[in-house]
Amino acid sequence: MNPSPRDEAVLAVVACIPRGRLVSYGDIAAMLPDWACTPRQVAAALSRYGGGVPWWRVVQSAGTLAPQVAQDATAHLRAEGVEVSGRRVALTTLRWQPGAQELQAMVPGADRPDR
DNA sequence: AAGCTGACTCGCT
DNA sequence: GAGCGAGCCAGCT
Repeated sequence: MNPSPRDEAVLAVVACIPRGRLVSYGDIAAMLPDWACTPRQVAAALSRYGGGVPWWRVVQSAGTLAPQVAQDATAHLRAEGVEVSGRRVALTTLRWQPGAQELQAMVPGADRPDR
């Protein structure tokens, strides 16, 4: 099975998350309005094709790690300097928010002002 | 076609 | 903050 355009868009964004920074599934979904992207779709895309991107930088909106992958994620995050207490991380302070400009650069047509 | 599932969220308690 | 229920929607059986 090949990644759908939406999956590609999700992967492109995740691949651009700076080391040591975090984003939530919902954040990514909000960045891709034209892909009918929902938090669940983001999770699904990472689940299938996340092997090549830093998927551990994507956490739940509450700043907790997804239970299924919490252990791996914790190891990766700590390795790059992110503090993890239990299943929680400081999403509010480490959240990464790319500007519309950066968004355009990583995913063509991600943000459309004219509509 | 109908039903289930899931690396999610949000509003309420 | 933690627990619960309901909503969500593409993909699979």
